[in-house]
Amino acid sequence: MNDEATVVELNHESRLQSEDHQSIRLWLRLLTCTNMIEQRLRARLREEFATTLPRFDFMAQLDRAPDGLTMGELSQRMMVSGGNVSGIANQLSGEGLIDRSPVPDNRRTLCVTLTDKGRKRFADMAAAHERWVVEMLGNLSQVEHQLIMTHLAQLKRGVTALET
Amino acid sequence: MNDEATVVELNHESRLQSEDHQSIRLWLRLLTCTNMIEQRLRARLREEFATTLPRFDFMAQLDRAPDGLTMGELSQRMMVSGGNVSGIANQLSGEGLIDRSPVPDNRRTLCVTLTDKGRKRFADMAAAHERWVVEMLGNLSQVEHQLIMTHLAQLKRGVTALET
DNA sequence: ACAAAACATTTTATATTTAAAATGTTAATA
DNA sequence: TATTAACATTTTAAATATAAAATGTTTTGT
Repeated sequence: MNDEATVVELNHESRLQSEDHQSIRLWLRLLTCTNMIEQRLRARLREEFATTLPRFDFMAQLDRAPDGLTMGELSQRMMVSGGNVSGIANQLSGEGLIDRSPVPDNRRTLCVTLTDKGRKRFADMAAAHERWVVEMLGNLSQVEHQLIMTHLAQLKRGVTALET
Repeated sequence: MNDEATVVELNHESRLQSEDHQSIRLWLRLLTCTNMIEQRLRARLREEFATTLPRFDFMAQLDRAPDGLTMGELSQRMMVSGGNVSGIANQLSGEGLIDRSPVPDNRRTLCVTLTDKGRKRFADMAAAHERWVVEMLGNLSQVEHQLIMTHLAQLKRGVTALET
């Protein structure tokens, strides 16, 4: 329902015009960038490894923590609810990619680790994943990378600083 | 399962260490920032307006397009699947917030518009939404805003430029 | 020691999301 | 004009997500 002359930006930012507030613009651009990258990664993971982004993320967190993580730690790091983590853990456990073992000190917690099979499986995916991300972001220079990192760090600080 | 000395960054970036590639770091920081903001907005919309982010986004796209949008246009702009848009449209239509009317030229397409009720409802939410975003991003200076916008624009170009 | 609070996780119910198949419509072309 | 391809949307099935309740464990305060 656009007339021909309209410049169509087919994403979130299309909602905006010049009078709108700068912060909203920034937020929508951030959202657009993230969504674009996320969708490409999701599609590739499905096509080439028949898996999903949440499952990849789950395994990535474990790969970075050789001593394992509790369910709660996984939930926090993945930024999703506890129930969500439980469900994904059930799947991966059923496929023999992770182990869940009790902790001596605290019978409330479970320690989740990658199995050998899981670690091998993840290694393949991680290499491809890194190639894809570099493909998407690699056109930025070292300096630009650093600048954006710094700016996003400050942005993050501002958001984190707010209560609740 | 972290020992005491470990610095715990409770988000996606915790997966990384210094040897990892810069592009991955940038991607994960982007993802973390977006998720943090998204979760806050989602919680606020639920608490104060008993609605969801996708529903807000749907209405926001329509508010910016007084002549209405087709389902496909909504899908593209919201960056979600067609089936998703159908579901949200059913809800909003059931609540009398949008209209779906056939288009004379093309019986395949539907033109979706906000009802008066929908437009009023959205106006309230949009004002609050803008306050929340400014609260989160407003600590950045004008100059920083502009810098990040520019950098993200270039990042976006790089991603868009890829085939598929 | 006991009650109450905090904690870690799972379960439940519901909503969202996606990809892919199905349906119906229009355009292209041979 | 048939036939095929492209298009717009909805439906379906499976996965993912959330909030809130339930369960069991540990800590705290009295």
